[in-house]
Amino acid sequence: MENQLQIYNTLSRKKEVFIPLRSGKVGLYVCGPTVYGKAHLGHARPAVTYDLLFRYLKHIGYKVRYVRNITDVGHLANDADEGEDKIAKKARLDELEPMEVVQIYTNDYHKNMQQLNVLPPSIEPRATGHIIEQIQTVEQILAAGYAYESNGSVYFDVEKYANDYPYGELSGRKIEDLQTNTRVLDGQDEKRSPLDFAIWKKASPEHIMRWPSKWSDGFPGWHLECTAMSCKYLGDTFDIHGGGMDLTFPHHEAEIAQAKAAHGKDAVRYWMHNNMITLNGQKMGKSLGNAISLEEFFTGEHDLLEKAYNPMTIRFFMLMAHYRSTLDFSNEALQAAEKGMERLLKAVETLDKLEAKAESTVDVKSLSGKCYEAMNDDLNSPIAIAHLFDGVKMINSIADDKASISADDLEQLKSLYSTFVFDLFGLKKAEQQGGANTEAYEHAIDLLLQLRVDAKANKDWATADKIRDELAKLGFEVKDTKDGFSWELK
RNA sequence: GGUCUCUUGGCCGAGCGGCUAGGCAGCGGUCUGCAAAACCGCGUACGGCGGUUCGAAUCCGCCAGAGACCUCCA
Repeated sequence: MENQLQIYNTLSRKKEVFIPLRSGKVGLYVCGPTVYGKAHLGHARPAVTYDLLFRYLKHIGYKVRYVRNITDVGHLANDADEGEDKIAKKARLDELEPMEVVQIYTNDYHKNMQQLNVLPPSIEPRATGHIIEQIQTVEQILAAGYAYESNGSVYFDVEKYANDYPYGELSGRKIEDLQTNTRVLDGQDEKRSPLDFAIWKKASPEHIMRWPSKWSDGFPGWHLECTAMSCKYLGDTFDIHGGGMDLTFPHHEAEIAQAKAAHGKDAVRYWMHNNMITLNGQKMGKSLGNAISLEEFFTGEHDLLEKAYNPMTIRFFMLMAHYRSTLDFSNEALQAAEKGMERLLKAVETLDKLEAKAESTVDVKSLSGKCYEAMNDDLNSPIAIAHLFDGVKMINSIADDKASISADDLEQLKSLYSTFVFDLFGLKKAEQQGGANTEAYEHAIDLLLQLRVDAKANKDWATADKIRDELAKLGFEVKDTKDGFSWELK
């Protein structure tokens, strides 16, 4: 019980102490991407958020099964009944086989996630790979009496469900309000109520993604996959379900209803929702046309970007804000994050070179405690980072002989930074090229700078400055240190 | 229209009734042949108006502005 993690549960709207269903084990499900386009900055938010959660849960000793799905069918492009499947639509536009579209963007997503150093989940199920499970779930819901068949499609009976169970708990919605506010869409005559949603949809003749079922040749409803797959891999009741805030209604509300209708009990114990990324104060979203793809961030090829940003900068940028706050994108903010991260990573390097003394004038234990306290408080990474920056001062002061550290404390400090910076926050140092060529050129630069040291010893400032300035022109940053020099290629 | 959330110093962002995070940028200093880096110090912000309280950025009310969801969305 050393680390008592508290998680904000959307269901109760407050922070709750996290106690898993089965001691020592955690079942975590997160809504993954719909693979019909390039991943954008918004996709990185939940990925990084729940990656942090995944890493932290493992760090504090849990065995975690992390399931994050790939949605490759079931989301309609437009209005519920008249629209067509997103994937199918994209396939027609590009004249590709639907699964080809899915594969392209799945590969893309994986690549981006790897660049962001997001760990792969334990299981990454695809909706199309679980049609049978989804059909079974439809059958269960029908058998329980919370769905009805209409013209080859099966609809969830929201009103009947709402009579027996609370509906709208998660999103704070009242069914009466929904009834008066629901927009009337075309072709809803198949439904008994506009609130009802399809759990199996009959495919129109031109619809290319279709599977046989007893009701019709069709495809599963938009919300069903998560219910079917989370329960398949994590059980009828599991610990944590995460996703973007925009999924709270109707997606997660529908999930709750489906699972309860099918199994008679609540599936999820803790609901977590990450907030949105905004651009000029407005949500960044594909449908809003203001999304910047991750690839564009990494290459800098977008009108709004002043430069290319390292994936680690994006990651750090996100960690510097709490996951439940909106995070506003700007070049200025991103560059501030970039510099801050560099300073942090540099301090970690400095830390490796520190020498222990007999006595400590710094309080490592307290620093460590504060970092864990922040993480336990609903994954407050910005607070933890703030404390790590306090530690940066500590490290630099020790390096400057303005403070000292004992061997024990030094070990602890190293372990703290290695744990937080690399294991939990998942940051990586800038890639070193390595190899024989690199080594040779590094020695050449060292040689030049050694000549500069000699020049300095002879007070030959002209030569010394020339070496430094010329190297600077080539992109090298040279710094003098107490006993020599250091350099890096910017 | 309904439901909900937010408004913090030049920028980004913590904060959840007293002890006034942190990063970036800026200013002054130390160090340095000069730089760079680092270190030290500085700037006292909480949309407006009221109220509760000994005390409010933090609680309540009103007003203003922004946003989210209600339709696919991370």
